[in-house]
Amino acid sequence: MRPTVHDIAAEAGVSLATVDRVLNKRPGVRAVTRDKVERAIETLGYVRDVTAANLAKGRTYPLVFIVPAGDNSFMRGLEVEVRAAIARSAAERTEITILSVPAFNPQALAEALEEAHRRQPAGVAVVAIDAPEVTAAVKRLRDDGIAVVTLVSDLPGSARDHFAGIDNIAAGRTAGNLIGRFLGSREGPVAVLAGSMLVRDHRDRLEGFQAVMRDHFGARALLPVIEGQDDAVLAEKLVAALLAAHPDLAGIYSLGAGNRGLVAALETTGKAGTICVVAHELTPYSRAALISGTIDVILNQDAGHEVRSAIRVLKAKADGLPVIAAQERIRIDIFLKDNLPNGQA
Amino acid sequence: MRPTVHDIAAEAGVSLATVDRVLNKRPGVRAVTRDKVERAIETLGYVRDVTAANLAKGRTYPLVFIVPAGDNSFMRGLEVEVRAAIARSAAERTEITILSVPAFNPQALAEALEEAHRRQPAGVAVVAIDAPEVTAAVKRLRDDGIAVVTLVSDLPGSARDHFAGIDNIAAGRTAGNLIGRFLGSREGPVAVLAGSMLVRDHRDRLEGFQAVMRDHFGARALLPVIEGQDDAVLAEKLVAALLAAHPDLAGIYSLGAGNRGLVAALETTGKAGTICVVAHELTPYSRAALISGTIDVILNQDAGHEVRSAIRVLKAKADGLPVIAAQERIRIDIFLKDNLPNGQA
DNA sequence: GAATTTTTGATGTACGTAAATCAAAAATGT
DNA sequence: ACATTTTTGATTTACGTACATCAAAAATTC
Repeated sequence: MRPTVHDIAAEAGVSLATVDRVLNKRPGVRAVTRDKVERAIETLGYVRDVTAANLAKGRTYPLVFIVPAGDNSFMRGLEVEVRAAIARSAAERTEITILSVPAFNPQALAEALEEAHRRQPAGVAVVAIDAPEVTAAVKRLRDDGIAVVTLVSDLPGSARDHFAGIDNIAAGRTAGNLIGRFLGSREGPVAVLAGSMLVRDHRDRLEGFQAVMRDHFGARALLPVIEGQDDAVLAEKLVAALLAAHPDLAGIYSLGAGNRGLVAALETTGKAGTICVVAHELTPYSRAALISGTIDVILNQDAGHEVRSAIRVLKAKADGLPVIAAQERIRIDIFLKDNLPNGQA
Repeated sequence: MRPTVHDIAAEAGVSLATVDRVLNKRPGVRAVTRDKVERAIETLGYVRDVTAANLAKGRTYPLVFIVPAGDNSFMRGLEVEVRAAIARSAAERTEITILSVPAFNPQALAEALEEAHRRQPAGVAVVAIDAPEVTAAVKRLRDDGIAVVTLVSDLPGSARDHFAGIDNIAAGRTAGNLIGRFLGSREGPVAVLAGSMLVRDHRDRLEGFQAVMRDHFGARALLPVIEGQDDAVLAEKLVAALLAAHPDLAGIYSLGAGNRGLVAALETTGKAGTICVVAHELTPYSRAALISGTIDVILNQDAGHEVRSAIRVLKAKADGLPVIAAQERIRIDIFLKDNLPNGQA
């Protein structure tokens, strides 16, 4: 049977109240006595029963999640995961509010951060946009003792406590390596379809991709980046124009969320399957395109992992506890047709 | 504030005792009354506080993990993860025992299962070997009401409740797809280095690999499978012989755990970097080889995920609760040099 | 409608910890 | 040695649920 506070009190020869004072760092204990208790804790191997402690404390963690609106499948999936976390909030002692903001709009995001601030939560998770007004709003939150975690897209150089997302430079490098090797000696240039250079994750992916292409596949031409604003209609138009202008196009790296338009353009022009396509985020659309062969590889970040990690980190930061970085790392999933999980998503 | 049993009692107009009878399916409640209570639960959105319930029950879950001994890095990593779970056992109400057995020895494994049986745990997790005496031992456990989960390597056709591991056929297919595409039009045969055909995971990987090579890369010759018994010395000897016999070898799929020997053979013969190598399991050795370019791709299963999943499933089965299959799926990680996590492992 | 059975209520204890109060004891200063 | 401050003990209540007991009320049987 694992030891309880009572056992420690007995072992140390002190009262329950003193053990409590030591455990909860309350004042009024002499150093000698504190030592006795700590030795008892050590020898008995006592570990506080966190669940009982939480029950007794009745502590809860009010959190705010700020997520971009719009029909971006990945972001909708992210929101589903936040709602799943809300469903678990009883067990996790969280009280989660979701704020929805227009995509790629720094001002609206800064205002949402202010709104979050007014609610005085223990922590805020935000899909960031790399802009000064956002950085400033984050700083105000932190100055007020509110923990801030960036989600999916980071805000480096800001006061945020943590970033819950993938290493996007590594993701871009991986995409470059795969496209380069899949194409092998095949001729033809490679294009990049992005969402917006306003968000850090897209910029980072591009940087990693370009670095690998330059360093390891220098012979292959890289076309100028296309920005599709993560909008299906716009992306389709741009990709169609691209295919017309470059009949010898060998590969496309889609680093944003415009996959529906990309796939539509490839399929209507009859180019599907002839061009090596690496895209991001596993959604019902991209999954179908991977199976049909229109997309060759999907790089994915697990939104559920990100949300759960963000919550763990926010709780820890709110309590002033350290975060085990290695445990909170979000991995880059690589899906080929052959290792696609047959479940949902 | 979330509702408690008291709130339900008030809402339903019954006593606390009656609510308790309904919640815990105790007898002595009229159908009408039960309905009243259930409606109150529904309208108030009550969810039982599992932590408080566990505290009150004082329930614990004695579990046994059976893991192969030897210097197999992956298995040692797995054991580390089990020990990490033991460190968490206070919070998770588990009492975990580890049994170590000689690798690839069905008889020893069957005996270990008997030993586990004698301890009368709530559940057993076992790295299985596909042999009749093992299947029989698993059946005896299940007949005695003890939950059984296979870990890493499955035992299909047995009475085990669940398999906590990756889809090894998919892993083999993925390896085949990657090798096939990476080699492109390059000439030369491909070899397979396995550990032992006694374990199901190796057989499945081979099956998936061969299927893809046959169906999509039919022109490429596949050499007969080499069995290295997951032993570094033996594997090195066999691979060195292979390289001597086939100077035009283009690729190697290492589906077992003999990577140390494989890498040593490639590096001493000066072939490192010239042959496309896909291997399994991220270990300090395979990681170094991936970085140096001796290995091109590592397929990995996260031992930590597998252990945690096995524990969740065993607890659920012990309580007769259903398991959400989608949530317990273990993914196949694909690591290139570019998306290698820079942490441990 | 009385006797019996079934259902419900009231109450208390327990799980392991947190937190508070008040009294008692020990240490400290002068 | 005294007053004063600090430290410690003893005790209680609470968190939300589980579980047991006994009495009271209601439903059922004949």
